[in-house]
Amino acid sequence: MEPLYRQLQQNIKSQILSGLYREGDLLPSESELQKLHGVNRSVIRQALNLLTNEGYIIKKQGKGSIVARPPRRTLGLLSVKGFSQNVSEHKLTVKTVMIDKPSVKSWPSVFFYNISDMEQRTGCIYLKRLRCVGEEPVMVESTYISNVNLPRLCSRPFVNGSLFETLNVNHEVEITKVDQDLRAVAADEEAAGLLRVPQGSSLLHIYLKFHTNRQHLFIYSSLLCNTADYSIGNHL
Amino acid sequence: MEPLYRQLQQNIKSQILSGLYREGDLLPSESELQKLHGVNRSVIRQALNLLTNEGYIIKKQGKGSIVARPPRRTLGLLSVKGFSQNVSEHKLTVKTVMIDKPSVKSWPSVFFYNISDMEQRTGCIYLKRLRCVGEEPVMVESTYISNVNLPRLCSRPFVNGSLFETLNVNHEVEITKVDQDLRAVAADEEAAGLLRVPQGSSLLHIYLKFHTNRQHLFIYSSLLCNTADYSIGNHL
DNA sequence: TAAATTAACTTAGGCGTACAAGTTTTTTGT
DNA sequence: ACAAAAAACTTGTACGCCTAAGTTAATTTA
Repeated sequence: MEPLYRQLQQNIKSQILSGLYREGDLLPSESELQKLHGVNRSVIRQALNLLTNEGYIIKKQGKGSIVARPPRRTLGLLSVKGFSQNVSEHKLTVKTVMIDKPSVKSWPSVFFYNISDMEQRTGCIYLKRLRCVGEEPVMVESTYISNVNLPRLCSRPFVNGSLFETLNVNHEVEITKVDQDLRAVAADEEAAGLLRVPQGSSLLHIYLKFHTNRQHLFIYSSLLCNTADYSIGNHL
Repeated sequence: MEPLYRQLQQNIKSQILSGLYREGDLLPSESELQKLHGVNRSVIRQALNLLTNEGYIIKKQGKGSIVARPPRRTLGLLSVKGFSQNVSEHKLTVKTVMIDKPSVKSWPSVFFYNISDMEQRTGCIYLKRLRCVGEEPVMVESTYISNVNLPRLCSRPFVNGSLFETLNVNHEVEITKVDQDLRAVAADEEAAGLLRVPQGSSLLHIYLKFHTNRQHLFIYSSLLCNTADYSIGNHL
């Protein structure tokens, strides 16, 4: 049995989503809700706090609880295309060096995205690549793929050298959405060696989570980019 | 004077950030904290709830409050929405300091995107802002807007403090597409001063070009981001 | 000595009261 | 009719108490 405050939260949320309360409307006051539902005001306040956290209402001291427009999703940054396709479109001579070939591994104990229980159980396929433009290394890419029904992904070479093309052609996997997370970091010893930059250089660090048409299949990538000569973008 | 529960929240957060409590440690129990601070347990619980929401602790019924590694908060992407709206959706306490108010200027002689002849002739509206989460500066944003039929943009305050909302509401300008360009750079003296980081720190540098429903109206932004505490992403 | 049980600890949920602080409505005075 | 003051409303903060539910430690029993 759900706690009262959660039942109340769902109840009010349903009323908002059904249009009973519209954006700009005031909800009944806390004391009105208390009388209405026959519960203590602390239960009311806890429910309203959750609705505030979710963005459904805005509480204003002295005024009331105002119905807000629920938060919307934002557009993605980098395109869903992988490195190979992006860079080839830019007419650059690109080379990929496989540092760690695809192999089945367990997930790292500390991972940059949350992993579901299902994914924990299946383990992942891991590979690590160094991307170069000409002879200049520009990116280290570590990729983890939920190991869900992907036979021979480890043993066969990639179609046109592209992981995404291989997933698409051989496994009917399609990317539906990508989560992105960007930061700037200082190059540690390993990254500095791979990218041939001084330790401590500024690198662009991108975490990606690709959602696919398969419910439990996600692709995670961590990209460390030397952007001195080649930045990362979505345009030509 | 800050409420007691917020003082307590900051107090415990400082203890975590300073290393007094490390990841995996148990905080003192709620009743211990109550005795320690001489306040009511509901104040304790409210403070701990905030720390839970921020990701600093994990509360476990019957066990205690476990110190977690604070997740890197994302500031919302580089969506077509601007910083104000993105961050407000994520319920972070955001503050914008106008370093250079909007004013008509000529384009810089060296610009990070190609400028059309038409734009060259009209000049641009330039403004520069420092974005803070709480009191922590996280981003310096320089914005250049093609000066095409935007009366009073320089003289009136922004609607809800948001440039994009102002353009939309007052000038019927809509964003149709965004070009993005990312790189990691070392903080120069000016950026280091504004963002309160050591010179040479790694900063995320993002160039944006927003296309609009007006043929000759583009909005260009250069963002310098300190991503130590708040990365840039498109998810919460 | 090990397992089971009990006690003591923890957080979770719910109840209640009181006053502070902000906003709106009503009343009063001119 | 309008402005000022007071009243009544709202949410915010803090206090207090109780039982439920989960975890750990201590005690008892076999």
